[in-house]
Parts: sequence; structure tokens; C-alpha cells
Amino acid sequence: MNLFAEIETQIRHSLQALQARGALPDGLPLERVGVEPPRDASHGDMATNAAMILAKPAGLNPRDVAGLLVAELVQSDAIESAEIAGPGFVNLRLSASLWLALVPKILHQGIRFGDQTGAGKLNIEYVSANPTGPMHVGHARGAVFGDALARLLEKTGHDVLREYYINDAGSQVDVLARSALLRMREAMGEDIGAIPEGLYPGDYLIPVGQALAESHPDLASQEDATQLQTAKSVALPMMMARIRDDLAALGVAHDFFLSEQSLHDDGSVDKSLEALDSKGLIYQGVLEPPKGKTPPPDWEPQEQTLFRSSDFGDDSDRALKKSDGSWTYFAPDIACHFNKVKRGYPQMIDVWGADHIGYIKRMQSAVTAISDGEASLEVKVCNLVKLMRGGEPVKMSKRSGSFITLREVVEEVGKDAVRFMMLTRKNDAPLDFDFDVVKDKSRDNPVFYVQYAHARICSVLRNAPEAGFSEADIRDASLAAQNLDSLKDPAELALIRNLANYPRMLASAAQSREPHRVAFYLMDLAAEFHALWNLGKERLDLRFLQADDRAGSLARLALLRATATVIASGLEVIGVTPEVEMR
RNA sequence: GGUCCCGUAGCUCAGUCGGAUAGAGCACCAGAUUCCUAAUCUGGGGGCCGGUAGUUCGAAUCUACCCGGGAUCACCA
Repeated sequence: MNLFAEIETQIRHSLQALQARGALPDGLPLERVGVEPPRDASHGDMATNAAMILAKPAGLNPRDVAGLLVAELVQSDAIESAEIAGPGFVNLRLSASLWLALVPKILHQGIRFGDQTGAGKLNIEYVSANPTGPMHVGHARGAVFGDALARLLEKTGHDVLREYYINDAGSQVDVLARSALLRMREAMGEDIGAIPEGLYPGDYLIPVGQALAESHPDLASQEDATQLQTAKSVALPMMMARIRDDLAALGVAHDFFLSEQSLHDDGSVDKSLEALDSKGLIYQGVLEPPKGKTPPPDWEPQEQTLFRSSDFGDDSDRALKKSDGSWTYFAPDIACHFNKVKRGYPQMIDVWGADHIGYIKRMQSAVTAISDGEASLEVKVCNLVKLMRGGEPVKMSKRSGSFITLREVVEEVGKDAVRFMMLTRKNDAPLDFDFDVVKDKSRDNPVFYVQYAHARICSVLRNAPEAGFSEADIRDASLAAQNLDSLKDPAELALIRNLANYPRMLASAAQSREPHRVAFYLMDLAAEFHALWNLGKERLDLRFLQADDRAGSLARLALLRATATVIASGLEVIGVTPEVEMR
């Protein structure tokens, strides 16, 4: 329960009391009443918009409603003062003990501070990179975003399943198999020359070729279809193992892997289509050419099996089978989501690259159609990542196979830096990833800046014994029992208010599915802590450790530990390590 | 042309179910270290929140239309 919610409840009770007395009419929209921190700290600790929201429905003017509310609120022990301001805001000042009580609460709960419960089951699918090669940096953003979102949603009470959909049935997998077969011949001593156009040139397939050569020495003499099948059966697990390794290096792990091929093999694709067909949503037809100035030059009308996605808000109906009768990628994707629903996850989130934006409506249409509106799919898109070094974009050529892999980036700058940097921009905005910034040890590097704040607090605690405080004194349990009344300075109280905002921030970040807010909150909190630290240089009374002020020192240590705990908790949500020492 | 995203300080970007005088970092200028990590901090200047209209007690935020930038648009995954 966070402080803002408590005060909001208090206000609601006061309003209800006024209604019970007849001072306010019944039937007011109390649910719209909110409490928020005022922009200007001089206005108080919290402000409510209640009077302005309720004035019109109550048939009173805002300042009169505010007056009634103020008279009611000041009777509460929690509220020290309440005054009317501006157009009808009620500014509240909470009794200091209420704020101070937050510190032991955090110390008791540890990094679980801010946890919420009971938000229900949720399936989140992310990464789902094709198993045809190593992960590159573009995948990293979706991986980090998806993982951080999953952690955030778990923190806020969801029962989350992290899912990876393996596209192991498309034509790209055939290309993978043929590329692996070529590498197999190479492994057997054949001079294969340059890798032909249309096959994957990357060195990462050399071990796959060797594995094939060892496990299936006679494969080259088999029928083509057998060769392909065998190559796939060897190459796919190796590619997926590598992807899992790369993800693990980033601190990302999925709970469930769903194979597209398995959906074909067990008839799920057919069943999904039958389900749609039974609702009358499938027909044979010819799509109109795409509208616009420049229709594709090679466009020609094709009769295809179509899904009536336009009945569900899509711009056009969409093909499930190509004109040659084979499946489009859309059909197994429907089966994939149907599969999730049937496994008990009607609430789904997909994380896609921004280049798939145009695909969202049809997928949502299909989910709505196949579940009769019972299931919902949210799609979050991640925009491009541009790698920068020395102020210049890093050149990437996929053709030559010299693209920067996720593994290389993680090895160069570390997983924490990759993860944090990926969350320094809204997911749907393009992001510059600058190697120079990420490796910098200064204020410019947000990863460093936040971790350094945590390390600095740990440093103070390490220095405590020298200042005469025992190990027992500075344990969280002891600090939580400290009297904190000596924490009076505005800078100290401001830090506590910021800590109080943490659960609120988590809730709104989760609701809007925006884990980057956690990163921004941490940067802000770190700045506030660094400022308090430096204040101790000129204000000796604010220095944390003072041998001649035992009670005051312990109170300050309690505040510091609470701050470190919230930083550690927030870092946990985005999967970054809270460093204990940075020298 | 359709759809979606974006437009906020010189630059890069935050901005909470609409809330009070719109914030931060960088850059620029001026300062702080016998002292818990100066790897940090303090202060200063800098704004038509792309534009117009609308809804509202109140709009950077919501709606409509325009302007500018980007992504995407049968059959590829």
C-alpha cells in the first residue's frame, strides 16, 4: 500500500462523510478524485483535485467544495494542514511521522518494496528471432524491453509467462539448411569457394557443418528432401542453443518455447482455420491491388484463401493461403495465438520490431475473431537501434555477414550497460546506442550514474564501523527500529518523498507498459542522492557519519539504506546489477 | 493515397487516468575538494510545447483539420 493511495482513500472517506451529512449530494464521481505530488514543493506534500472535479456535479463552486473538504481533512491525524489554492486545489501537508514511517517499511520489505499482487495471468512474447543465425543488436532492444516489461508486470502482481515463438517452418529455415549442407561439404574437405548469393555466409554455420559431417557422414548421397530434413534437425537446435546463450548473456530467459513447425505437425494450423471458417470468416477471393501512388509493378490479381479481418477493424482482408495453396505466415501466427489462449492466457502482449507495425491490426483482428472477443492482444513495438562510436554510426553490412552481434556488444560493454541503455528511450522511439557514452565513467552515462549512487551508499556503510558503529547497529533490522525524528532537513525529506513515489511510478509504468519509466525514475533518484551527498561538504551537520551524533547518524544511515534498497529494487526490475563497489 | 509513430530549450530527450509558474542532461558561463568515492555537486542564461480551431473551471497531454519528419502497405518472416 503506498502513501498516495492511503491519502486518496482518506479523502474519499471524507467526501463520503460529507455526503452522509448532506453537505454534498450523492452520486458524485468519486472515482475520478486523485492525489498527486505537487509540481512545486512549496505547495505541500500532496495535492488533490477533488474540489474541481466535484464542483460541477455538486452544483457548488470549487472553492466551496474545497472548504468543506479541508474542514473534514484537518481532523485526521495523518494530515497536518490542508489549504485551498489556485482554482480549487487542496494542498496537503502530511505529518512528518507519516513520511518517516516509510523508511522502516522499506527496510523491512527490502527489494520487495513496491510489490503488488493479484493482477492475473499474462503471456508476453518477445524476441522470437528467426533461428537462422546469431542475435544482432536490433534483437537486443526487443529482448531487454520484453524482459524488463515482464519483470515490471510480475512486480506489479501479474502471473507472467515469457514466451518465445520459434519460426522454424518458413522458407528461411530451408535456406539455413542448405547453407549448413554447404558447410558440411566444406567440413568434409571440399573446396566450396565463395558462399553463393541467397545462402547465409556467416562463419557461425561452420560448426553446424562439422556437426552434420560427423553425425551423418553419408548424407550427401541421400535424396534432397532427406538432406534438407536432416540438416534442419541438426541446425535448428544448434541455432536455438546459441540464441539462448546470447540471451542468457543479456540476463534474458524465456519460460516457454513454441515451435511453429509443431503447430503444423499437430494440426493446430488447420484447426485454427476451421474455427474461423465455422464462424463464416473465411472465403476464397481476390484482393484489390494496394492503394497508393505506386502499386508494385509486378502486382497481379491472385485468388487466395482470405480472412475477413476488415470485419474487426483491419484495413483489408488478409491472405491465409497463397495462390499456390501453401500457408502464408499469417496462418500459423493465428494458430500460435490461439494456442496461447487455449493454454490459459487470454491476456497477451507481443513485442515486435517497428517494421511490423502494419501487421498489428490483422493479428488483433484474428485474436478477437478466434476467441469471440474473449482474448486480447496488445502489441508493443521497439524502434531501431543505431550503434554509434566516436560520433559516427557503426557500419553494418548484413550481406558480408559482418553485422555486429549481440554477443559482441555484451562482451564489450557488459550486460548491465546494454540493458540500461536500451531503456533510456521510449520503446517506440529510435535509439542511439553510443559505445563511448556507455563506457564512460561520468554523469553522462546513466548506467554508471545510478550504479555509482548505490555503490556510494554501500561505501558509507562500509565506513560505519570506523566511525564507531558496530555491525549489529547498521543491520537493516536495527536501522528500522531507529527513531528518525532527526531527519528534518528539506533535502532529506525530499529524498523520502521520492522514495514514496516508487510504488506509484511502478504502477503507472506497468499500466502503460513502459519499463523505461523505471530507468528514468532511477536516474532522478540517483541525482537526488548525489546532491544530498555533496550537501554534506558544506553542511557538516548533514554528513552521514558523525561520531559525536550517534542517533542522528543511525537515522541518516536508515535513510541511506532505504534509498539503496529502492535503487536495488528498481534495478532488479530492469535486470541490472546493483554494484556494491566501484573503484 | 491508407495505417501507425514522432514534432517540447542550441543539441539529446522526460513529462503520471488533463492540473498550479512546462522539466532534466549535454553544451555554454561562474563556482565548490584539509571532509563519508570531485567517477560528484551548486548557481546562471536559454521555450509560440509544429500550426489553427474545438471540448474543459483548466490542454504539451483529449478531438478535428493542416504543416513537417519517419516506418509500413498483395504474394516475403
